Amino acid sequence: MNPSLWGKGMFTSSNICLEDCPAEQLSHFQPDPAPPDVSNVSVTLHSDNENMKMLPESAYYSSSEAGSSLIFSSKLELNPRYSSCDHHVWNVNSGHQAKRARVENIIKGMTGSPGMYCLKVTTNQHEETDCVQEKERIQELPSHQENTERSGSGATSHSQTKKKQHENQHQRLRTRFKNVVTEPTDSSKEENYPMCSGSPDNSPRDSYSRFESSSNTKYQGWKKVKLMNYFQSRPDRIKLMADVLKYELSRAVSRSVDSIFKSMPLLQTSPNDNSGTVETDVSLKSSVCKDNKLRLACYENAEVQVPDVQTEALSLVVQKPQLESSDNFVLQSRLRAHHHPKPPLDSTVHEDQPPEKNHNAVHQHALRCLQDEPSEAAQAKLETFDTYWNSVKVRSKVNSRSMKSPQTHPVSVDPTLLESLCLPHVKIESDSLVRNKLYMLNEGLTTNHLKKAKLMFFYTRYPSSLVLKMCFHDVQFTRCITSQLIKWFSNFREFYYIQMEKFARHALMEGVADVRVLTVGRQSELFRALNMHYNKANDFQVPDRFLEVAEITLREFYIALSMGKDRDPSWKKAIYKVICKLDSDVPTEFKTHSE
DNA sequence: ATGGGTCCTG
DNA sequence: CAGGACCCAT
Repeated sequence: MNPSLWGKGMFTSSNICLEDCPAEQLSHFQPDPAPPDVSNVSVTLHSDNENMKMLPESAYYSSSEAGSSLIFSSKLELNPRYSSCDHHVWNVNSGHQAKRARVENIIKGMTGSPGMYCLKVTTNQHEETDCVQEKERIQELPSHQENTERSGSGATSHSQTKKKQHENQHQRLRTRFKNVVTEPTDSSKEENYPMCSGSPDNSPRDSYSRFESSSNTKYQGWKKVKLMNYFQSRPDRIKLMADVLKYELSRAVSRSVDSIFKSMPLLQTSPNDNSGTVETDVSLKSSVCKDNKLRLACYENAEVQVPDVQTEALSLVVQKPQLESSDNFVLQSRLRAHHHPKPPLDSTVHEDQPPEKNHNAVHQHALRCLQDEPSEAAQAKLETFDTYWNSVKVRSKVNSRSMKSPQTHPVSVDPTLLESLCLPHVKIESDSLVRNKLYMLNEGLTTNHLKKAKLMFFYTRYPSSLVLKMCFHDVQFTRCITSQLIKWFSNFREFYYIQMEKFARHALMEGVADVRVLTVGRQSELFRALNMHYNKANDFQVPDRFLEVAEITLREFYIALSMGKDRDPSWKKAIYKVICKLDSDVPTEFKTHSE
């Protein structure tokens, strides 16, 4: 991890570019070596030091306009460890995903078909115990039901009764489940069991469909009429049972899968694999690993587990990497793009650590990176860092779009939770509801994709479809997705050009006579407006090239307006034509994470 | 016809 | 930011 390298690359790029620019010239406004007095220009007058150097307009229109970004990109590539980092994360999460997928698959298979309860539970019992228990249940349940019904008026007693009843059921089912686990299946006895007996086909679906049909036409084809009747008249009881079973089964399966993972020494790779650099990565990613049992998967070889563990359920989480890559991207962009590294902004990244601990760690990291700076500057940056960190702790803003998933789960999603779910380090123990939400997010573009798109805008205003596909490789590109992304950038441009026009008009009104006065620095109002829009959290170091392009755009607008071109309804098109040529290459880590 | 773009509106 | 109307190039 070497954010300082990144940061230095960022901050030197613009000068290099501009100094190397050939002396082409802007058609109408020749540069003047001595900038005029601009003290009364309030629009875009730079007050920052970074852009004090007056630049020849020719630079903006030169063929080396991508120079800055090229340098920028090359700096990025100097640090290939990031990609392997991503790989680590993905491997880790792949392992977890695989595990979870398996559990998920199993649970889903059961929850999806209520008939399964019948088979899984009742067919796997020994006849004796089951018959006894079955009788007990038949005798027991109605009384509970009566209690429930009678106490319906009192909310407290009602809930208590229900709770007790639930506990009883729970206990019973727990016992039964133990039997399921400990005793081998004896299908020869299943015909004696009420729920499934008489069924010529033991497949869950068929059993269930029969069960269903019997709900409509009572006693049809079923031998244990009374029992069925009992269940038919009490669908909520069945539901309760189903829920309890669901819960128990999922817990048991999760536990057993976990124990398998825990007890497999082969999954742990030799610590020798951790050379210095890798170790840095691992330690840095330690927050990824929820605990020791997961930490073992943090090592490189963890990837080999993925295909071996379980593949059949992977389709459920096949889009998981997209979330991770997006989120990793956000995180890394922050880490890399900062001259003075800011903390991993997503508090959820380190949800498994105490905030203070993270704070300290990041703080120290910041200190290390700042150590070669003048202490005053370092102090100032640390202060801003602290301020920033405090703001980060309470930040949880999620666009509504990501919640508009057209999926079947009409659950309301807490934005904070949602954001945490977007991150790779989702608690393994999260319940199925949470997991469902997670899967929902994979259906389309998420808020993180939007964030990423906005950051991309700093490099490219007119991304091609190919670039979009490369940068959003984690999204399944449908026509809809593509057009949505295109629409996003269209909207970005719209805002961008509106701002440009606004500030250009303002400058004109202010009586700015010379286009060279119009500059876009990091402290300028215009940049602040743009930055607020595309980089609201201000956690991304906007490339200098963007400032240059913004300046060119502003000047183009100013020139056009000053020439009265806006009388032509399509006067902006000429500007668009100029600006679209100023796109830079998107840095590599915006694209695929694969090495 | 399709894709990609702007403009306008909510 | 999305939807729709409209334009334009392929």
